[in-house]
Amino acid sequence: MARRRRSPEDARAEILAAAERCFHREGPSGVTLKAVAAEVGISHPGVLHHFRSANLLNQALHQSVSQRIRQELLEALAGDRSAGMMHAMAELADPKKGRLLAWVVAEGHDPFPVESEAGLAQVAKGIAGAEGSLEEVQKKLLLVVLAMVGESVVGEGVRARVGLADQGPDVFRKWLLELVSRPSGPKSRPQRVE
Amino acid sequence: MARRRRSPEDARAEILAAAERCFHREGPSGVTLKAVAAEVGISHPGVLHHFRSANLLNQALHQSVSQRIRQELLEALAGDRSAGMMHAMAELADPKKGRLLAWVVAEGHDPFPVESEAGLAQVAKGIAGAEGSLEEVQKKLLLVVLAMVGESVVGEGVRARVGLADQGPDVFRKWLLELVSRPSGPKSRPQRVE
DNA sequence: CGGTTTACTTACAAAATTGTCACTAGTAGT
DNA sequence: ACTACTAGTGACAATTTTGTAAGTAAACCG
Repeated sequence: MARRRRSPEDARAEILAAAERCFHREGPSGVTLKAVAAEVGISHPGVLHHFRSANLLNQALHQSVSQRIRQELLEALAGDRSAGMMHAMAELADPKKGRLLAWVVAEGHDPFPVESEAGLAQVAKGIAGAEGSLEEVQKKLLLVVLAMVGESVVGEGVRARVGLADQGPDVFRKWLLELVSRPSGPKSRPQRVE
Repeated sequence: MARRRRSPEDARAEILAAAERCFHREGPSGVTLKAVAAEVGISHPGVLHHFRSANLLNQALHQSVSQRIRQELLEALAGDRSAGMMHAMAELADPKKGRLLAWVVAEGHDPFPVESEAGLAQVAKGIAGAEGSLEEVQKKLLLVVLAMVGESVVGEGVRARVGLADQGPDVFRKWLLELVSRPSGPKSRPQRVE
């Protein structure tokens, strides 16, 4: 009664979006066929019609989420590296994203699979063209990305526990940015660590 | 028939360990009363006898896992800061730990809750006593921890995607260690970023 | 308009998960 | 050895989740 008929693509997109809302509201166990269907406004076999099983829906969702996060990462990194970077980092360190990422990983899926875009490597090459050696830039890029992923997942807690609860996340990010944007340096003084 | 009787403490510990094994084998959805009970070698009401509900078992497990990870983090950080640090970082960046951490976070629990030990702050103070300013040390500590958490969660993928697939994780870690163990520096040259 | 396609529905069924209850059997203490 | 206590069992019940089958209706096309 009074049903709306979507194109398969629209339907899939709407369902995935609904599933994500379910996750944000109720956590992993809140993403059930019934709940997702209700969120879309259809019946649960309707969902099964577009994703053949609950499992495949999950996989599709994880893929979709991973892909979007990777894309946002790239867009953020592509922007101006001094002014826009702070904003980019802030976006990357978003706890909401962190929880989604955590879910994907917990579920055993890889958010950065081998088939994914070569964008990150491109960004590194782009930066390396202007400044320091490629490897140095790659490491710095890796560091920033890992730090922001870490922040998105356990950021607030660790910052507070380390004794930096009073200052917001921006202070740390600015410091990090300054740290990695200093000319390399280590190459001049080999200094063994191990 | 032929049942073993454990002390409540032992039983709880065994059950938690079994639940963790279930998680590593089958992921989040593999941690059910039935599966965990089978792993321990008891019946599922036996599990319910020690943890009043499936939900409380989960909470206890998340707490236990979080606490253990925090403790390992502290022990690793407490060790010698030049020789032991590499090993410490390697242990922290363990993907197995990352997946557990991811699970805790995905489930909506905080691995670094306010009630947790003040150990990290202590470590920072300890290091600061020997070297640079406290805030500088706190930031460096935060950076290393976040980076290692990031590595444990998405490390391999991102490293490969950034173009550093050929070199193992140790190279990056050594580089990072060298980076943060350099005398502060930024304080001398203010250099604004924003 | 009439017909084909297929998004979507209702009704039903199988299976898994959680939880309860009465009972059994280790083990410690006297 | 007897008793008290409680870890652990088996049998059941309630609910949830996933999945299927047959039918309904929305849209595109002649």
